Amino acid sequence: MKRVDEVLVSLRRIIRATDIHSKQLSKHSGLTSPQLLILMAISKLGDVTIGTVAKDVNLSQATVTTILDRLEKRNLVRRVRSEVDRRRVHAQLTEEGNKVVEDAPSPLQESFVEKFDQLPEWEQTMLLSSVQKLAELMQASNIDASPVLYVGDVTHHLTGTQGR
Amino acid sequence: MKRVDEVLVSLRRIIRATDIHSKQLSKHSGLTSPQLLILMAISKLGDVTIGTVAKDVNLSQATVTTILDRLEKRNLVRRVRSEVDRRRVHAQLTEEGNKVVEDAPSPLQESFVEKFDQLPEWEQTMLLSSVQKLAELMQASNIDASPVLYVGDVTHHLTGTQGR
DNA sequence: ATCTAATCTTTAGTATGCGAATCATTTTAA
DNA sequence: TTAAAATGATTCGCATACTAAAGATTAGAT
Repeated sequence: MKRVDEVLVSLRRIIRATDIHSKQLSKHSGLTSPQLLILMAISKLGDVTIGTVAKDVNLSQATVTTILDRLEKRNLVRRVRSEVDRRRVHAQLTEEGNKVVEDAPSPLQESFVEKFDQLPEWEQTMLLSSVQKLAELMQASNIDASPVLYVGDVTHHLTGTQGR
Repeated sequence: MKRVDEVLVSLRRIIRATDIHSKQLSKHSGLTSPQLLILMAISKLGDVTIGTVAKDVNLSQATVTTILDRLEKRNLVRRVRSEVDRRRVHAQLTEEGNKVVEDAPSPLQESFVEKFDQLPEWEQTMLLSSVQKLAELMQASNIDASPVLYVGDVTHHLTGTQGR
């Protein structure tokens, strides 16, 4: 098995692990990772617009909107339309939202954090720079792959349900 | 910002990048990454049951079922109920499915692969071992975190819509 | 002043992905 | 032999997540 394939296998494992953790978190605390992440971002940034939150948590605006819908329904977050620029919508934590954020655990594996913190410093540094490098490579790949149509005729075999 | 948090930020970037790539792939080839992954698994394993496929691609059976629904609708895959044990369902590639698999690009970023391959060997090795280490840490965290209820009272603040 | 382009958010549509519940079937045990 | 347990797949309900397009509003240019 090639090295690059092994990297991808590990990445898939990591992605799955975070997903499974999110489900566990939700069972215990009632909130999933992205929900918590967004709450924490709002708490950190104060009275922010939805777009800013999206950038901060690295999710698309549309995704943040739907997650905010759920958080608003639970009274953890309030939406306030800006007076200055009425296109903007600000998100604020409610009283309850504040409490939840204070009591909440890390949105990502707490025991992972512990384990990581126990590693020697050189290893932490190495892991961090590795994962940063990978993220960078992938992001760059996405960007310069987008205009290239590297598959020609696969679509021919399909029924065409894909078209919008 | 703590190192561990930066790791998690990078992981989120990676997760997003793979997702975006999957969408791009689907636009060009009509198939998303998981769909391609499952097709390739079936091609590799031959006449397999759904459960075996699920294990091989590291996804839940339920997920594989829904993806197979889509693949079957497009005539890339056939389902055949086993004669020996009628609980089992075998998945087979159709003629078209075979063609698609042959023509298909890597289900994961092709240009990422290129970029990765161009790195010096020591760096490839380092990246691989880093990501493996992280995957291991996360998986271990999931396992030994599951019985621990590390959040006590967050649920109190919620409306209780969560219960099934 | 008004038309146009840009900006911000939401909506619509599609695809993952999971656990839990359900259904059909097979195996095991009484 | 037949009732109970286990197994394999599907269905259901929910939550992400994306892009594209629509809606609303503002800013800029003529």
